Amino acid sequence: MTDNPTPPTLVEHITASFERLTATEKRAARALLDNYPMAALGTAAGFASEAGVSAPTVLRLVDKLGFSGYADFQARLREELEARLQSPLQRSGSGPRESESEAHFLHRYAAQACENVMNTVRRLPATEIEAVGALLMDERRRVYLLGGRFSAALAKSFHAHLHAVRGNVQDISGQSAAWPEYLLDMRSRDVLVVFDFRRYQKDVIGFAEDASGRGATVVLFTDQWRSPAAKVAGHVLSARIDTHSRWDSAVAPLLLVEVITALVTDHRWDSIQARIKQLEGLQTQLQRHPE
Amino acid sequence: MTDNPTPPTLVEHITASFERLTATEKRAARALLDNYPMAALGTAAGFASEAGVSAPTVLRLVDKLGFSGYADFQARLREELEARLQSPLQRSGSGPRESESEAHFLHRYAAQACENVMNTVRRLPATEIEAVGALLMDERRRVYLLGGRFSAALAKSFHAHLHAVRGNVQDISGQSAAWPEYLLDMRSRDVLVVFDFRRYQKDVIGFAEDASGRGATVVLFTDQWRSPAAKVAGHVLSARIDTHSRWDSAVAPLLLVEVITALVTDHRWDSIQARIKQLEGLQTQLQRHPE
DNA sequence: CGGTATTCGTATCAAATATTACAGTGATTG
DNA sequence: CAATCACTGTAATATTTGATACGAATACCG
Repeated sequence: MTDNPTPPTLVEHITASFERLTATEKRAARALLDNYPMAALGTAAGFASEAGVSAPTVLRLVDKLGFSGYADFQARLREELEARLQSPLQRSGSGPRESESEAHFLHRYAAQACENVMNTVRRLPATEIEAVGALLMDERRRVYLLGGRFSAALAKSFHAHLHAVRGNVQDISGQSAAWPEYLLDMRSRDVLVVFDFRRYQKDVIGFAEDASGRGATVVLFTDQWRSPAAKVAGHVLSARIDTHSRWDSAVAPLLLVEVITALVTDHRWDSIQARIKQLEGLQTQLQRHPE
Repeated sequence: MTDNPTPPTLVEHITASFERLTATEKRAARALLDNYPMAALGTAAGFASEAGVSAPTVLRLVDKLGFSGYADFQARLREELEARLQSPLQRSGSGPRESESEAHFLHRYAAQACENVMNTVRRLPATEIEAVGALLMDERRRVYLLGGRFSAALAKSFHAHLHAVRGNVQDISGQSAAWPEYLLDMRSRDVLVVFDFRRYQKDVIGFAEDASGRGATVVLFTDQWRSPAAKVAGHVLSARIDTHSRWDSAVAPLLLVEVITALVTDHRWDSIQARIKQLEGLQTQLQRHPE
């Protein structure tokens, strides 16, 4: 064993050695990381079956990690667990030496995303979220969803969930040829949810303007710099999209979508429950896997 | 075993039964309470010697507590430990005396999402992300994206970005009728990216298995409980999806998608730049609004 | 003071578990 | 296309561990 001055945690050690592992060993390692450290506190065979591998694979894994046996491995596991339980909850898992610039891209990205989320919700009036939620709960209003080239995925996610809890929801992203028809059908009670982020798409903005002109209520998801469509929007939900990458992040926008979905779902859950049960019944092929 | 409406914790159970114990049994019980639950996570003999009693005493203790054996006792112990490990990562960071229950749903949801993100990236070997990135950079490999009912939005987002930086990317979500054809075309260099989350979809899993059988490399995005498709996946990226809502959160999974997108994009940026410029040129009619 | 009952540890046994050997399988390379 | 190599599960083995019977020790009661 190497005697580092600051011994790495087991999680770090595993992730560091990860590439040296074989495919099946990785599966076992991942199972452990996924529910650490519980997965390995029982017997090796139990751990193995839970990970979907054989016991010897688990044994080979702990051997590769440098332990002299499964017992040794578990001892180390419990040792760390004890330390973690005693100090209430500080840096659970990762060390303090994690210098900002040294951290892997993955971690920097994640930190940035969390900042985006926090900055987004902090600046967002709760009443705005609730107002949009209330709007979408109203089944008398037809709901149209529209996203741009990249934000169409957000519209799609929103549509999948909204459609599960209420009717009269349509995702019209992309089908710009059919837009005029939708426009014709639009009544003043209806709601158009628009996703428009940096590099704001002219056609999307134009459609929002037209819909607004016909009396529809426009709900706009955009970034902190605000799409021009904000001018005709009844509600604007702006989210942070900063990244260390060349693309913008949709994490914070997605969070807003999910929150509103949750609000709409949880409110009047009783009347929705039946619909979902029924819907799940129709999807018997989506069953959970037996064991 | 016991089906109490409000199951008492083990600690409560022990203190309640404390008086019924004999002197040395009490010594063992105290040892456990003193550093709970670590003391009993090892072998019964280890626990005994640590408590200064003999192994049979420990066995008699767990018997008196109503367990059917030491294994049963440990199972319960781990069960509680798991619950305890999952919760205590809350009030980390933000609001002063912002009471947990008082905070608006929006903020609670955001905090949970950030936890999900952090817990996801912490447990994810950086090499795994990079391996997937490397796979997708290889333009000789055709890439197929497949998501389920709700996760199709992730596939769509991934597709939009991947397709912007390379060719031979197809999103085949939903079009299950056409799957056999795609299967026929699949070569052993090809990559199938599967999104499969809780309520794992049988048809998606089946397709992943078939693709794997035909030699394709399967990359699986799933949750911490892992889709059965993990068995045939060459790479598994599991993300946390916990929420305070009735739906699962796709925030952490989206983050992983974005990180990989960033890696693929940033790597070999030069060769990609031309493609993007060209692509943007073709979309001049969709472009930025004057203002 | 003697007898009895409870308690506790030692020794033993049986069951569960880790470990190792081995062979089948698939992938890789020449 | 053959041959080799690496990988992984099955099965056999060795070891550990939980469980139990028994006897020594102590406290308690008559």
